[in-house]
Amino acid sequence: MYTMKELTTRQIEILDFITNYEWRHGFWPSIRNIQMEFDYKSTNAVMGHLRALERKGAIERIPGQARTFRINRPDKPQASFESEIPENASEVVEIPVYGAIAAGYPDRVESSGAVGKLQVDIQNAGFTNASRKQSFALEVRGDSMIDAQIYDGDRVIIEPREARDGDIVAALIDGEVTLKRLIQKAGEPPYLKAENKNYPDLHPLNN
Amino acid sequence: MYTMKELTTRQIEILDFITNYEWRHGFWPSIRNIQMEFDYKSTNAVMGHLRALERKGAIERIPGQARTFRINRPDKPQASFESEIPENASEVVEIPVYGAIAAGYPDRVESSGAVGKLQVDIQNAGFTNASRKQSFALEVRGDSMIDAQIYDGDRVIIEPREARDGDIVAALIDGEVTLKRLIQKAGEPPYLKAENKNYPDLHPLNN
DNA sequence: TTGACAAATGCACAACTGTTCACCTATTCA
DNA sequence: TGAATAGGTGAACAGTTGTGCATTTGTCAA
Repeated sequence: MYTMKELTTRQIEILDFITNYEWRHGFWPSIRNIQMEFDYKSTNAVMGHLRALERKGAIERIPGQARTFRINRPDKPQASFESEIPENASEVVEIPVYGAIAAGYPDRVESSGAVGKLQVDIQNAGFTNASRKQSFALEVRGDSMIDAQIYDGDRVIIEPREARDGDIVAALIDGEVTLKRLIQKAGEPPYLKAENKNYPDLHPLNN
Repeated sequence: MYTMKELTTRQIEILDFITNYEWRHGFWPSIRNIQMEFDYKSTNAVMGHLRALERKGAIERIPGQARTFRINRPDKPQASFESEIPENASEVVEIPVYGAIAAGYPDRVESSGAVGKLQVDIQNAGFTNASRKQSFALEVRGDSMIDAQIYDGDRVIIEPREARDGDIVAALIDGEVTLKRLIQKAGEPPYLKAENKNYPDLHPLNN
């Protein structure tokens, strides 16, 4: 339900089509793709709506680059999970509630004419927001992070970006993905610290 | 683990970058994006690899259109679930095993230099294949399809496309998504049939 | 009325981007 | 030895695509 109340009806239609197109095709539409869908005689009709959507924060784009959209959904972000996030987990946060990503469920269905012909938009389903373009869920195995209140079986959100000192990072060690805290002091080689007194720290031997 | 054995090392690297780029940015890379990543002096180096990947079925593209990729992963498709698919469900199939879509898990981690800086590729996770560009999971509520061996709580795969006579379709009725069988005989108005003797058929009043 | 804004037309331009042609170097294999 | 294939360079071309400018229409509120 796109009740983003700042948007006009036409802007919602455009936004719907974009997300729907991306889901159906696997890539974003060009402006002329949108133009054809709405039978516009000018690409500028689309441009106006895209500018409005961008101004209102509904979408983001890379200027000059083709088919590069980004959809901002203020609907159901991690707001409802905030209370569960431990303070000391910066890069990786605990999300016990996130079992909602289990099965995709549509929350918007767009009838397109005849009975039985429906296109269901998955964009708003919880796991889609979580998996794409930002972070993804990962189930924790082992107890090496128990001192950071992250326990076996917990699901964490991994956010891919440059890690800084003190961050909890997903590290690839001996072919397995494990969670460690990154210690990176200036002038010293970085190493990985296990948040469990029974586990040793990991210092890299080679680079 | 891209053990697609027909592919060369370089082709796997290209394929990895493409999927990784799409995941990080939300849209596909242009050929020159790929060129820059591998420090090619010519876009043709990329073209050759893309042609090879396309010839080997690893990717699909729309000729002439920008940033329009499609990745084919022969890794873990619905092969392992085949035995569970009932014969008489055409558009919608039962997938009790598909709880695997519950949490995303990475099966490929690409180290990019420094310790602690990792980019994890989610593309191969089960639910990604299921959710994007083809079908998505939906949990069944109600018992209106029990005569088609689809029960409450089952998860089904919805495949968006034109529905034909006899297909089981996801229908939007009174704001709710329900599963019905579409009956569409030539010369007669189509209607929806519930696969449960206790439920009435639905005939559309208006168009 | 006037101003602001959504919506749309029409046209042209320039950048982005896929693609092609010619040519080169290795390696593998019969 | 010769052919096939993977991998790459260099330059140029053409279609795709985003974008800007000028103009029009309609609605709504001050």
